[in-house]
Amino acid sequence: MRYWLMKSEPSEVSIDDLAAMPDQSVAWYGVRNYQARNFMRDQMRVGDRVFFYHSSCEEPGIAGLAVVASPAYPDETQFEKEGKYFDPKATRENPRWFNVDVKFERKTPLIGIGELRKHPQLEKMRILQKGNRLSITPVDPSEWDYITKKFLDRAD
DNA sequence: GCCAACGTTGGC
DNA sequence: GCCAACGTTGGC
Repeated sequence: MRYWLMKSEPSEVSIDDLAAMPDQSVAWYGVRNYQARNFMRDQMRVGDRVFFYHSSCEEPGIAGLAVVASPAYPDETQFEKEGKYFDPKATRENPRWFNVDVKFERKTPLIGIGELRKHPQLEKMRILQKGNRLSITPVDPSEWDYITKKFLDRAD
């Protein structure tokens, strides 16, 4: 099992939005970066654990826990001609973009990026590196353990 | 709103 | 295949 951090803009889909979804689950549509796509398509497995991260907002940080709930399948939004995620080069026969489903587990107290930065144990996290823009990043098991124990007051 | 970092595009 | 130009991301 692997651990991941997935960024979402709360104005698009917040942790509360996820919790309110039917089945508390949502397709992680709209990823248009090859590295992030490859993580979903090639490495994610059902049951992998996810930090749900709020980005581009007033309080960026980890807002909840989630779980990978499906294998990767073609991202429907690449075929929606009027949508902002439309990709004219993608076809049903040869889709370019993939997504998994992500399912809500629990909210967490918001763990802000500033708080994460205070901990030398976490300094290697991709999310904290200068210039990092990747919306999906692997999380080291030791980092997952540290964060869940330190901030969530129990092993998760 | 600023701007550094980074990915993509396209002319050559 | 190089690389300048451009667009986007995302914290501040």
